[in-house]
Amino acid sequence: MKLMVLDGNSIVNRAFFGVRPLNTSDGTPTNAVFGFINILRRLLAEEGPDAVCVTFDLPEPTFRHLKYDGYKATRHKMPEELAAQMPILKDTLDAMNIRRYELSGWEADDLLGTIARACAASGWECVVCTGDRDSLQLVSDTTTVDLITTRMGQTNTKRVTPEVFRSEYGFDPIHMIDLKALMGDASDNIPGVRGVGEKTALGLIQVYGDVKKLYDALPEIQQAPGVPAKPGLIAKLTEGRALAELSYDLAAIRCDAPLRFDPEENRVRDVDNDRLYEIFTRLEFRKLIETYGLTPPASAGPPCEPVEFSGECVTVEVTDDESLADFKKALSAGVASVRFSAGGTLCAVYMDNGSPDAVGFLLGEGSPAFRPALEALCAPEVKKMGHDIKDALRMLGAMGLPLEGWSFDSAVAAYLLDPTASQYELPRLCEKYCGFTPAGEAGEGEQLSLLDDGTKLSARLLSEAAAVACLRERLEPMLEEAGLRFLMEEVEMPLCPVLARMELAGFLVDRNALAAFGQLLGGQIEALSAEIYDLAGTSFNINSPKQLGEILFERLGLPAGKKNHRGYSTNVDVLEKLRPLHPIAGKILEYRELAKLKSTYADGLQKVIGPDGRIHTNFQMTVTATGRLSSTEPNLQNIPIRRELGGEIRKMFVAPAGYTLVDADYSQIELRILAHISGDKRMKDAFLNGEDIHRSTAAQVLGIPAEAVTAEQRRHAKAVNFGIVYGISAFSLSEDIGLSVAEARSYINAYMSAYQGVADYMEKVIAQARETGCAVTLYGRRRPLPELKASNFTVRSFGERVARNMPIQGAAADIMKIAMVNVDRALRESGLDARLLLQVHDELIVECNEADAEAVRELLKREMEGAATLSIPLTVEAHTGRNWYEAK
DNA sequence: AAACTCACG
DNA sequence: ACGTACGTGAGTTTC
Repeated sequence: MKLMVLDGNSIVNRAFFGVRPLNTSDGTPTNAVFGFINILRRLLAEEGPDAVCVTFDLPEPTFRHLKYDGYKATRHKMPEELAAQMPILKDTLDAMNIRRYELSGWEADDLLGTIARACAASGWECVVCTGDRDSLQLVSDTTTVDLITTRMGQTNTKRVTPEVFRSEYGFDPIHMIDLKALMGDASDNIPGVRGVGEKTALGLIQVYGDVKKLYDALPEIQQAPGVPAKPGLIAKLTEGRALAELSYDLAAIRCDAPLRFDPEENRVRDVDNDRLYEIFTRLEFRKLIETYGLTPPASAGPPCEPVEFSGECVTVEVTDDESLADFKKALSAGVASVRFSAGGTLCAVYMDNGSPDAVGFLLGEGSPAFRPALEALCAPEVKKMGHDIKDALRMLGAMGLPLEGWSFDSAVAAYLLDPTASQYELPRLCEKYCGFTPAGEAGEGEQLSLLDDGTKLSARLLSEAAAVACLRERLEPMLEEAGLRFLMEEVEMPLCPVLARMELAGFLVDRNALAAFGQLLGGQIEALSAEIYDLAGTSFNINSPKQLGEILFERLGLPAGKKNHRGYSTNVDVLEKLRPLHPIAGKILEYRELAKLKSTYADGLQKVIGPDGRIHTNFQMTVTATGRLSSTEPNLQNIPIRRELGGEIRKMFVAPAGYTLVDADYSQIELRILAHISGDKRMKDAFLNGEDIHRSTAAQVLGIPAEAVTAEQRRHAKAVNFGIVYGISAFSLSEDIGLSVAEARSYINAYMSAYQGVADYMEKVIAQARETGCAVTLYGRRRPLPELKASNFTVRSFGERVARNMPIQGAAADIMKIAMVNVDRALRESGLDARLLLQVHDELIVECNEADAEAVRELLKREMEGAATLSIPLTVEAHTGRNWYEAK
């Protein structure tokens, strides 16, 4: 039988500092509770115990260790946001039927020890889960410790058994106490012996076994200085004897707390559905409700009142001339909320503006009135709204219907209000902003395609359409309030049809060339594999970092660089360093390059070529935190270019016969934006004079003439310019350009004094974000930054880097979106045989008739450069070519 | 499902 | 002293 006991305070601390800030809509912090539950779930899954419980410290002052009153005096107070979550966590554990143990005057540690001993006495195995290494002293034949570590939000556990402990420390777990007695522990105010740190203490315990034996042996050591005998050590030990003995008592976990403990009383039980459902609902842990399969309490009604729109509004099925006429009449009277079923075979239109009674219309593909009804709906003068309308527009566009007249999208609106939310599903938004759940959410196995099985489906679509109208009423004032009206009305909404057309157009690819390239790569990969096996002396899976690590660092004995928590890192940086040491490194790098090209691009792209021979990507408008687009299925925003072989892939993105591609990209748009918003005179001058910005930076920072800048100096300056935009640190810069951290630091300092305006701006922008809680672009796009208020250094630093970067990356995204809307409009008005195909953040690709190439090139340059008027010019380079590689 | 690696701006 | 650059998506292996 196995009992698992959690060190509640230690784990909740890990959870609090390890999980990014989370809040319910009313502002209650919840990250610690969320993190705790996830760690608990993981531990339960990993250990599969028969019983489980949790210990806590009580907030009252502790009475033990009065003999040393400095004890815990300096331990930091619990942050307020964490303290607020403690009662919630305890309620949650109660609702999960997990017992809590807390005892006035006793530390959680001591309770753990007491429980572990009680288990041993009852013949139970005990697993202690904690983030605190102190508890390792409890490890024994019957007790193991699962040590929890959190790194950058990732939680990991390490199982410590007596064997593991001995191999790591070189002595038995119980001597952890002796170790701490010598080295002390600042966080627990255990003094230890002055002048003895971790290294010395480890050595002493390994040699002498424990504190007592060490002091017994001290006279002899004095005679014949033994193993770890640094000058002065003996004196330090002699002086520190009293403190060492006191520290020993402080470090020892007590196992005799007055606690009646019977493992049987802690058997794992089912959770209390009703209580846990109520708590998780309050905390807005929807995912967890699902994970635990919780259902609303049977007695009470559901928390939000569902609205049965099929019952509350008149529903008209548009099936004949008469109902069609009613539909058309209604369309002219107000704004239509439109919702399509997944296949586009059923469309619900809800109208409530301007008429006393709401009306719902249902258009089904089966009816002859379907097409005329859609045509009426799509007339540009009919005002429409929806949710995620770009996808609907793509469908309508495919049917040859016009895409104008859409003035609101609830997903886009919610994204503008908070681009860091994880999802924008309509029912969730409706709950969040309108306080009710639309009726009839799709259940398991629900048929979504046909009108006749459809009362449920149509009722759902209609209530969702109504939800959109409701959301519009709530969200538009919020957009106005937040200064997002311009972006909503002039940028995002007009962009929807542009993206729909781009997705619909697709990019022509040379399927045969792609297949041939894949074959070629396949042959080379096989040859390389053979060479690698030969060099390794065995065959193995080269794609497995685990196996590869074993080969490189154990079998071949190469020096392991960085580690990741699963073992050795085998990424490019590591392999590059091994290159001069062993020929296998270069071969593996080459293998990786080819394998990536083949699987992701050569093979991957072939799979998504449409029947028309073209690849239709999906642009996501509500994904990135900065306002950029993203591209999926496939991602056409990461097609190779940086390496020679990768460029081959771009040659297979082509124009059809008689057509050509025009590729236009902004040069240095992010640095230009930085120059503009910081107002830095020198940086602006560089752009106004049309200088090479990286060369100019090197000259400014090094104080030399631009002509004297060497290639390497320019390369360094370029890395620094990138770093500035990302929120630089000396460490990362040194990694990037292979300088020492000190050199990198002085480079950054020199940069900041050369560009004083940039330095000032960076400070100001963080202060402002801290005050308002958001980073903001020139156009008002915002990103909430609760991280800036975090007490955790890493989290807060991250927030500061984002505060520097988001206004730059976000403004570039804003400008590009404006340009796209303008380019699309200009192309259509010009009557040229040309269409936008792709956007890659600072680059647009247009396919056009060969005859129009020059006109399109000029149009792109004009519209993109004119998309924003900054205090310095935006410049665009545009080229033409038969394929993407040539045109770039 | 999460981790690792690597493609792009 | 902390841990180390911003933003993405996809394929493969491992748990």
